Amino acid sequence: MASIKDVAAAAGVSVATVSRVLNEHPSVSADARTRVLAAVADLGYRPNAVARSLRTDQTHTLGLVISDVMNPYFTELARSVEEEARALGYSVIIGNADERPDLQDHHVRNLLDRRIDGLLVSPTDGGSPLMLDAVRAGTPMVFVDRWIPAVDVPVVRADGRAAVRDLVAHLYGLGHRRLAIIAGPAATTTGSERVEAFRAALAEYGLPLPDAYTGQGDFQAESGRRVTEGFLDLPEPPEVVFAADNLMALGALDAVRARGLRVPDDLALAAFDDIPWFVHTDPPVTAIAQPTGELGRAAVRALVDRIEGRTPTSVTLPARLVVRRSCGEPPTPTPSLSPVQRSTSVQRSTS
Amino acid sequence: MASIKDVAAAAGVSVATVSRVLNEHPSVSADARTRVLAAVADLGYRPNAVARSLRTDQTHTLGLVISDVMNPYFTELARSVEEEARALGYSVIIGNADERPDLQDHHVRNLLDRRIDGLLVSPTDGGSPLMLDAVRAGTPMVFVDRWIPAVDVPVVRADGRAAVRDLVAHLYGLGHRRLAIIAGPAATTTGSERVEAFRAALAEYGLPLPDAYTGQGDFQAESGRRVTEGFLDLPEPPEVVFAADNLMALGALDAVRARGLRVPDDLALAAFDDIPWFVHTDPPVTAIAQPTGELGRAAVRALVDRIEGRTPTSVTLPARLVVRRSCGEPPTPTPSLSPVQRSTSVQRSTS
DNA sequence: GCGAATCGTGTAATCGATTCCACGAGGATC
DNA sequence: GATCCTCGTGGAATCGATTACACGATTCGC
Repeated sequence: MASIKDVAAAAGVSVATVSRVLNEHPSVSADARTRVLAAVADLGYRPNAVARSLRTDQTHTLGLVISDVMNPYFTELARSVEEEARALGYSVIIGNADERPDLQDHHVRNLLDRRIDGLLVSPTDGGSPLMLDAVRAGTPMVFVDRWIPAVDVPVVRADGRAAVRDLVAHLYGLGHRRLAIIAGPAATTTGSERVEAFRAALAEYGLPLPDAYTGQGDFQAESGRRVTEGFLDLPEPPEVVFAADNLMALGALDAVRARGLRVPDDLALAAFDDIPWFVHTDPPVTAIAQPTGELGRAAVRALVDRIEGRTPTSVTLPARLVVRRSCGEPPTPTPSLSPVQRSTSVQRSTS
Repeated sequence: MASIKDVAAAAGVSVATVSRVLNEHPSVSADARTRVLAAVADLGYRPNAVARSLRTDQTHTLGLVISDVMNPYFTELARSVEEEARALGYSVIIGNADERPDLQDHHVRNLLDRRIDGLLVSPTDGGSPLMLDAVRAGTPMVFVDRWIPAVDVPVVRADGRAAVRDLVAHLYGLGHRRLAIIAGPAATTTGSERVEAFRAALAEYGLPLPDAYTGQGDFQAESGRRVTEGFLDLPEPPEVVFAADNLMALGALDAVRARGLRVPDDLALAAFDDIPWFVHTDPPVTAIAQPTGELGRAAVRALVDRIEGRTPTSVTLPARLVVRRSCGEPPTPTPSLSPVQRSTSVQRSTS
């Protein structure tokens, strides 16, 4: 593979001049420039990004460590992150932690070794020494979706509290009183926050959230199945299950179906995180939708701000409830009362 | 960030010795080794992968350029690729082409500039000059899922012909005679192959595949919707639609639902690529399942074989039909005739 | 017409590693 | 006791870029 020396030789100039042409440095004669450009085209020369990075100490690369690529929510997040990064002239290397702290550390270490310019993390746990060291060492970092409390790093996330309140109102309105939740790992902010928001919303209606109705999941489908089976085995099973992410909702659907039961007749279901498939499940699933694309883009902008010396800011965007049929038949909307008039944060799905 | 010089200074040895310790070169005294290791731990030193790559001319990184990350099939592929690569000591940088040749080229160029050790590609088109040049220049490359004919690169893929034949047999058995297909882009091998396999299987039953029943899609949901609407507008619409990938099947489902029609009563549906959500759609979708994880792992092994000087081999694995309810009620299986006895390649879904 | 400013260019240092080569100390061989 | 290995080590070249600095050639001002 041709190097800058070959180009210099072919153009009859020094490597410095070639470098200047490539970096659009002003002081190069038109003559030299055309000769260099010709040589570049001729040899099919492409600058070695590795050498360039070593010299300039920047890789124009962002690391993205997410909890689980197979989760459609994170897939979409990753996609929007890559798009925005590309628009700003950066590449992205994705590390999939699979909800495992050790894997998360593996990827963080790997990315740090590669001298990425900045790190976007959706932490799987409360923060390993490695990650805390990286922050302390001044690695540009931004948390997205989940974060680690007491660490001074900008956070880009959605606030689901209002939407959870809307959800509980919706459930209460349908007559449900025994509501259960499949929570995520308590070590994650999204894991504990969603339970808290749910509990607080229930309290507004004077409803309790007994321990028996708080199942411990891990954001993976299998745990949703397991917890739901536990609920169904209870002497008095809940009437509704609220899954704290879409994969656990899938697991719950599996569990209900495996017993030959029906959603929502035997057990109603709602989920955090909306995905295209929820429109087509049987029944369509009522879910809380995050502005995923916006989150990814805002996170990249915050990180690049930090990298390029500007001051990054945390961003919190609202999530919103999307009502479908998995919690019971919604009242048919009357023409005189459009969804918009009912509530600004509740959207009735058109499906 | 500490460099090898700092470690050398702290340990009172030369950088050469530090490097030897780090690379487990035998000729280092026990004394020097312990001093170096102590200095490394002390400074929290981590070798700079950029500098190492420049010197050794290897990055221990694989590039993976796929057509569409948002497609669950490719997400799973990417995940298995990363897992196997990690097991073999490589990292993976994913480039999402979004079914766009220009984006594909962008990523290939970017990965080449970064001097990745090898490239795994699922080509979006028939092969850009850039890609052909890369092959000619000797870049280790392996095609996965899709490939480019007449290019001498190992291919790892699934052969769906037998499964498509099983599907047509299944459809014919249910009484369907007017079968249509939503094809992928003709420029992709999977786009044209699946149509051909379908046409050939139909021919075995004396059924035609009229042009009006061959819709041109692009592997994205929107095209599935559009094509399906076209089918439904026909004077004599088909009885079944076979979508060449899961996203177009989702689009088809959308289109049917938007008209207030039912699957399979008004229009039956089958898809290439099985995904977990198909179990829970309304109705569950009959699909052809690829051994996705195996494909990803085999592709990585082939590529690493090539990189490390061994001879890589192409791999073709069989796909299999998974019958669900989207094509009509399947005959209830009789105890005396288990799925295994019926056909080795047809699996009756347990859902 | 002479000193100063400007412009284009090349030389060489540098980034952080790996690795070839040379060298000195010590042990084995005769 | 001289010679030859072996072993551990350091010096220095190298990978492919960027960039500070120096230098010669023009051009400008007065």
